Amino acid sequence: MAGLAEIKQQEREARRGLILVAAQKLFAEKDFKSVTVREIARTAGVSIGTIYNYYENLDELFVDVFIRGAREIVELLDAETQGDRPCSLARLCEVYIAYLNENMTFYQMMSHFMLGGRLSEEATQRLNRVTRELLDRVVSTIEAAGIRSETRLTAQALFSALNGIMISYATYPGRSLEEIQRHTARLARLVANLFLQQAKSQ
Amino acid sequence: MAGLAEIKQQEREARRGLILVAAQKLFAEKDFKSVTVREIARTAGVSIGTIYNYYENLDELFVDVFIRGAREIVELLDAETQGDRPCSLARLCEVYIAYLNENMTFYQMMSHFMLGGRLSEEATQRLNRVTRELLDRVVSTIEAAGIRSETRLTAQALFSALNGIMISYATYPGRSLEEIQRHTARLARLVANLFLQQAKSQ
Amino acid sequence: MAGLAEIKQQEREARRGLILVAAQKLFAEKDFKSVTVREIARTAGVSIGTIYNYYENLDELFVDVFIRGAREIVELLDAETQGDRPCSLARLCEVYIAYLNENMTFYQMMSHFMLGGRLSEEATQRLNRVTRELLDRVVSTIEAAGIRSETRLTAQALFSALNGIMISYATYPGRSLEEIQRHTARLARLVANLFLQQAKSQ
Amino acid sequence: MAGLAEIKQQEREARRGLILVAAQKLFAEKDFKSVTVREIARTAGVSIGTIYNYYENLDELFVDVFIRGAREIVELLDAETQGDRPCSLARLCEVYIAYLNENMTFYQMMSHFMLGGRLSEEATQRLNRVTRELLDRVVSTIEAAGIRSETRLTAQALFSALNGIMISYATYPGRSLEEIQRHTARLARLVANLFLQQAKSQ
DNA sequence: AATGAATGAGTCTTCATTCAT
DNA sequence: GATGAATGAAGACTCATTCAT
Repeated sequence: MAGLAEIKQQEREARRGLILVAAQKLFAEKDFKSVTVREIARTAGVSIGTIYNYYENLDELFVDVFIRGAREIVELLDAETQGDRPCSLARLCEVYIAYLNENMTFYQMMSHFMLGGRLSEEATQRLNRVTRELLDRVVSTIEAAGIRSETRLTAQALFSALNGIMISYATYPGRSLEEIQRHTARLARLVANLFLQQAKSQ
Repeated sequence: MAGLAEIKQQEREARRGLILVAAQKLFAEKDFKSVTVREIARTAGVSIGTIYNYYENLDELFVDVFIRGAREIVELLDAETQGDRPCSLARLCEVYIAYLNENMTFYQMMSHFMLGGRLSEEATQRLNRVTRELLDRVVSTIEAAGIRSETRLTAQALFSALNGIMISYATYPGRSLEEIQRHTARLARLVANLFLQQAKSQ
Repeated sequence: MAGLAEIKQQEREARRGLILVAAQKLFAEKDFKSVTVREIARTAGVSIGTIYNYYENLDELFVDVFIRGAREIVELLDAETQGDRPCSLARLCEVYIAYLNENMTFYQMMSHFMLGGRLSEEATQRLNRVTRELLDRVVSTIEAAGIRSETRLTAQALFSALNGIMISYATYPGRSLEEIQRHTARLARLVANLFLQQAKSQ
Repeated sequence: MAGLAEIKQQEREARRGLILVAAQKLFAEKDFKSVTVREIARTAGVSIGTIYNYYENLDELFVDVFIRGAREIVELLDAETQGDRPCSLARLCEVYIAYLNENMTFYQMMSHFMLGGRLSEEATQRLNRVTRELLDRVVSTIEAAGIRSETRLTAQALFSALNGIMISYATYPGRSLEEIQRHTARLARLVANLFLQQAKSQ
């Protein structure tokens, strides 16, 4: 039987989720920098103050949005596994880049935090935890592809390379969204092949 | 004999350089986002208005700082060439990552523009020009390393991968600067080897 | 019993009024163009930000000041009515010109908006509404004076003529305030007679 | 034989005219407030400094543009005279309003000076002189129309009324330029008739 | 006399965060 | 716990005017 405290806790989680989803929705719609607290509050149907009841500051909320995105990617990758066989390395790259192309927020936030977003110790740890989770999938895929040595480092390199593709080419001026998607996908395939080559040579 | 116009032009270049250096200095010292026009003006020893005489807006100045950085990298790479043999692929990665580690501004600016800095057509073109120049060096190095097919795309992939390493790990929370430098360098070596492997297999 | 929402609304109105009065006071004291947000905020005893909580931008505040002025004129005119008989045409001109002479802001704002102050759709409509109200009084007076045809257009012509007197002679250089008041009043009487003549001839 | 001093003086006048025409051209093209010294200088093909050699400040230049406009109106009116008979009162109103509709600058400047443009004693006098010239034409027309008493004051009233029409209705929001022209012309006709009525009754 | 780069005070506006209710 | 109005520091940018060349 659930105690009162437990119910309260559930309510709290629910409301927190409301805010989170509203933020994610807004980030999906528009530029990262143009989303304001006021707007998030309005979209979530709560007051500004409430947001600060659940999040110490905006950056903490951003972390949650980021984490949620990372989870979605993890789930997308898990959905690709056949039994306990992870998806192919090529497929992983494809899925990851496709997600990033559809969720600009994701790497925009990476950039934001890199540009000096300050995080609480706790948020940093949650961030690390989910990143590790994501990286675990990359490691599995890499191993399944036949890479044996320095798998963690290699996974980090692959992860970096994919992020780098988006950072470097996702807002290439004068190119249509479709062209960008095609180009980033192409680069992702090239990168995937690079790592596969590595696997074969071992 | 230098005409008057020529002298004026030189003076103009000089003053523009003054502003540029001041901005670069400030960016090196502190966070990209916390640098203000007022501060740049004071550091350069000119008035705020003067900055706007030389640059339409701050982003145009940022582009110049960025370009200057890119030029420095190009020069560093050119200094590594032996006759007409470009430096090794490994060395290129090392030099590039080292420079980025010492000039956070550089990829902070990449991020800034990615997050929606608006540029004039002219600035965009200058930006593209220097990026192409940099990429040309990467292409040369890649070719010298023995890669034959899709060299431009491969160069882009390498360039992306190196940027991605910095974006993903340059501000890793809880790590010392030294640790970060070591780790990014290590990832860069791994990436370099990946591309070399590719070369051998052709 | 007043609900909480109602009280809140009243408070809001009150504060908005505070800002409005402060602005009006400043406009009365000094030149329209030299009034700043900072000053209005200080005079109203609120922060700058608060002003922007109540008004989207300064021009919207200006509209409110303008509207308040128009209302005052309407009230002055209504106070002149005897039962349901509007005041005489001559009296209307006299009252209007006298008010304008004491509230330079009023036609300075007309000019400001004419010189390109940008207004929201909503503000434009409020502006139109109060102008129509004012014009309605003019129409009534004109009709009471015996003018039968094209009363609305005639009212507009009278309204224009009175405004024109102020625009053309209210800041006539080298004349004392008193001289200006006498002269504009004289012109207003002449204009009034013109319209009365018109009435008689019908 | 023209002395050197005289030639110099002519050159000076010519250059001053160049600046004047450039300013007038710009004012005709765009909003009064958005014209800058830099732009005038560029359009006139002279330097900013040169403008200040010919005009103490911008407002003095504006006065000249204004005067030039007033002269054009005077010439238009004079062109309408038959022998020594001035044009009809109705025609005067029509011509004046038409000119104002095509030269927004003209009454925008009236407003500008009214909003506190500071003028030198000399500029004020030149301004008065040309205004008097313009008013003289109005007086003539009024007299020719049969008005005998207080002709100067009546002319001022007519002048004011026409200005007022433009001030009040020239930027009426939500109306096309054509509609505005039609409406102001209509009001001008009404005003003209008012004054004619007055003439007849004398 | 002509030049035009330098000046800088002063402008409006933004928006994350606080805190009294 | 929820609210949302108040806060105000901080930002980029403008542009008439000056003055050394």
